[in-house]
Amino acid sequence: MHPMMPLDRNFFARPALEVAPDLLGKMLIHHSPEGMLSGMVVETEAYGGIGDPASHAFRGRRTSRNEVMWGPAGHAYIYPIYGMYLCFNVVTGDEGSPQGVFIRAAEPRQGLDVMAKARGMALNDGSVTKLANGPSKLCMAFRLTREMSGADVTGGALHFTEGEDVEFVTSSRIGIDYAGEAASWPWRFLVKDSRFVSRRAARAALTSQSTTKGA
DNA sequence: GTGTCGATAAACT
DNA sequence: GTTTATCGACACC
Repeated sequence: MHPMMPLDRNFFARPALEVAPDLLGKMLIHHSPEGMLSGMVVETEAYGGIGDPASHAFRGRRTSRNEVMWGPAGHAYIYPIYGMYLCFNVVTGDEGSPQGVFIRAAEPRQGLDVMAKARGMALNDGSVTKLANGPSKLCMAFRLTREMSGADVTGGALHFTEGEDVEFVTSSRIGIDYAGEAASWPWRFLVKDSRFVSRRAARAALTSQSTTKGA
């Protein structure tokens, strides 16, 4: 595939546990009204559908909020949380199998000035690592809105492209203590030694194992 | 560097 | 009425 072509639906139409690590090192691109924004994905989590207690679709739950997860892969699932923040996921798996990959952090590459403004931060050497080092920070920096939930991410203004080969580590998922044993499953993936991962992720990664991703 | 805590409202039961 | 796939401020080390 040409490096500038958006990752296609076949890329996303696989189990979330395969797509989540494969998205590490890929470029997230948003041609926003304020200009082109891009960054390299450095932290993801897999949400495995009806058998995953941490998933919104656990035991087949199907609501207006998570409806997009039940549709075809390669669409955005964006929803508000804690009354103030947004979470950005990409639907994976076959249609009717509500899986997804949660995008938790990115290394900003283009449009840093727009991102800093959107985050209410001054742009300097010290702030770049903080622009998108968390799920909701990433949504703010990349100018994602809840109206974009359901959007096709295989060809529109918001999409992914090929990026870099990276080494990654795994650890448990964050913020899902309600999910019991599943909270300890190693379904979070982080680019090894990245300074752009979320703070909580960096800590948990210390106890995880390193894996080399093939080219 | 670490840990605790409150904000805040949509979506859920 | 309760929960929540978070963040930033603050205290403390």
